[in-house]
Amino acid sequence: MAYQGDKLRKGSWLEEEDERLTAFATLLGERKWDSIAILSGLMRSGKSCRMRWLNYLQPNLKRGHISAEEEQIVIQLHGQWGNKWARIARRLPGRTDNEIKNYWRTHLRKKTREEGNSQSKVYSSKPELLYQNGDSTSAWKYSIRDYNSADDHIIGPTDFSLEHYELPCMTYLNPSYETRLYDWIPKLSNDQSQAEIHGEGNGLDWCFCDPAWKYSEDCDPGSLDSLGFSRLGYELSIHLIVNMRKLQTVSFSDVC
DNA sequence: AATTACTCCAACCGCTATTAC
DNA sequence: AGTAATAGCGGTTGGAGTAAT
Repeated sequence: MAYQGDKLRKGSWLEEEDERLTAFATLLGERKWDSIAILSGLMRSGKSCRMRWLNYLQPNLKRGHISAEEEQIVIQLHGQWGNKWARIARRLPGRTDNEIKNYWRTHLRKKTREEGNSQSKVYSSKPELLYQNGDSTSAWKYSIRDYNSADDHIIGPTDFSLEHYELPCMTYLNPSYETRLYDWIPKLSNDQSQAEIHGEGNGLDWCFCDPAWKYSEDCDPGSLDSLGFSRLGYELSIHLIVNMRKLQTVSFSDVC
């Protein structure tokens, strides 16, 4: 271990230390932090060097205030995944897990508690996304297939083309739905586009949804619900747009 | 003006997972 | 296959800055 006999420095980093660490990390690569610590002559542990680099020195860090959009994403993903800060941070390019964690503790934890269950419940899981505000009497067919992930186990069946899911009414189309949908739709397909979505892109910058309702000729428009309204015959299409081109369309259609 | 309370966040610590040998 | 080293993750702490008294 580096400088076993000497006392390792702790606490705040000096500008000179930052410069030296930056130079050596750039030169030697972002690995072997113990080696970097030794070779750089910094009286720091490799672990400390790594932490400083990842949280402060590495290029492309955004810094500055978390935007309202980023905040929404943090709330949403925390509702889904809990304290998985590194995982959440991967969805926010330029932000570190430490930053997200601190932001949550200082800004959002209290806020979400105050708001009670209303917000966090909405984001808490995928099925609830589908059911929220919902008219649970309507059944919708989800037209994209194959969703089976150990991490995201919430939507169970793997063959979506055969499953019917409860979808809510038109209030489903609220704007914040876009990023929540992004979170799981890309995993639904095994085609080439999936790899693209999962690649090192620019996060949410390159993916959004464009929901639209249309009347479906296939359904029997004469069917009435319990209130006497025709609720059949519509189809919801959501386009995933990546790098300014439409990549995939996901359709939810009413089951007739 | 001095003191206390509070907020924020960088940095540390302990643990687990992964990689190298 | 086993062990040590390294990387990664999440919880916690401590100090600086600010607001309240």
